[in-house]
Amino acid sequence: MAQAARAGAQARGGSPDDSWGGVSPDAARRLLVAAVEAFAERGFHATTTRDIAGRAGMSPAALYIHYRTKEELLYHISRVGHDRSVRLLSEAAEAAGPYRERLAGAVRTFVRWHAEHHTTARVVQYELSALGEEHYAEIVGLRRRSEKVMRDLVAAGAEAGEFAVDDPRATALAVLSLCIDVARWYSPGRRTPEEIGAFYADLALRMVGAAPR
Amino acid sequence: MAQAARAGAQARGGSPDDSWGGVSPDAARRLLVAAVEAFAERGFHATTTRDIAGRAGMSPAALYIHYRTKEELLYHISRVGHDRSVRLLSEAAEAAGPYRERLAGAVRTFVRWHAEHHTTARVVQYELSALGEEHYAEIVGLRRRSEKVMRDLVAAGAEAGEFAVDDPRATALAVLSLCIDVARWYSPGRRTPEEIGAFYADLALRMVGAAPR
DNA sequence: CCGCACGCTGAGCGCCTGCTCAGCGTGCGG
DNA sequence: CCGCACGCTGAGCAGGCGCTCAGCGTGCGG
Repeated sequence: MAQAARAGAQARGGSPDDSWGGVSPDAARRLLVAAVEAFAERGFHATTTRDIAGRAGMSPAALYIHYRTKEELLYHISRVGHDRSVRLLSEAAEAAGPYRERLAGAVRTFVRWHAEHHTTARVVQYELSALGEEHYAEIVGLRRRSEKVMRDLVAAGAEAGEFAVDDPRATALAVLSLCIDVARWYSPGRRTPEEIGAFYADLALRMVGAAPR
Repeated sequence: MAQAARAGAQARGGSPDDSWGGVSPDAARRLLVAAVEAFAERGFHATTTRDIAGRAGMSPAALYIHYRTKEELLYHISRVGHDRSVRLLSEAAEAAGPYRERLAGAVRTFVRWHAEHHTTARVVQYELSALGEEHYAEIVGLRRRSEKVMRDLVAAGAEAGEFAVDDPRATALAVLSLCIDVARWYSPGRRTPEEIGAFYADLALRMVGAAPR
């Protein structure tokens, strides 16, 4: 199959993703980082525990000292990733200032995170369905929270007369959808996460009818 | 795992997708439809040949009379799906009339297809990386064609003074990204594909700075 | 200097996967 | 009415999967 060549280039070209610095012990962190890379490249079901352990420089059995199952590894990644992205979105949305600035800030931050941590984000956004029943339900809950944050922001801006939208709920979903899809197509080079974030903030303002003219 | 319950509900609630009517013989078509449903629900790697054959009401061995491998089944789906969506997009983009109407028409048609055939679209858009090397390269080519269609349309509208965009290439990518992501979140109910298409056409016009005020 | 606790490995179990093949049934040309 | 051709099945193979476990090495408290 073709993944090896395609994904290998991307992995070595991409960043090692520094967002797992706090995880200890060292071996557990190395396994987590290896799993993020492997899941992002091949997907959860196409990744073997031998592959994860190999990338972390360990034997397959070592994985089970730190995590009970392969699915638990995915759950950890999803959990931490969602926590982080929801928190970034909420903090930006609840900042002081006019709604158009809050929306621009929220989109810029959210998009920048999806570009900078695109390997993690890809796992978080697209491997969700491989989670077990209970873990899936929990993660969907977090996901709904970020939808609510965006929905409330757009609705508040509309009520305040800053935004001109017919359907705040659908508009909010579309803005979020646009941001999330960054994780699917982004790869380093061409433009920086910061630039894409700024560009998307402008697009979001246009979508809610609040673009500076 | 949780897929069975989640996906089962969706499969039986959703449409059986009529876009494969032309495929014959009958058994080959049933297998194709079964594969689309299974891949959309669980993903390519989590789907077994026994599952596909079972859904089509046949024994596992029957699959290999009509298709050489499981991957070839995915290739057929991707090929036909991409052909169809690229053609829909091109025809709408190359219609007569002002660019703003062409863009609106293209987005409406493209989004409607992604919603109506969301099972097929999900496979087409998100299972791509499971293809073999050569098939992957071919499909990526089709994909680039749809990117070019949208890019040319946005650039032409900008040059004609109908659109106000800073970066036509990035704007076109964002519009396409927004449309494609419909396949990820759409499920029947709430709003019809037609309604979502019309709403997204309006969003696209706003994104290129050509919204009616 | 001993011995225990802990992180880790090599070997491997049981299961399930994609895929194969000899043979069976059915329907159609002669 | 025969016989061949073709679509399909039941049984099953080789290999790879997630996961386990007895035992090895190393470093630290006593």
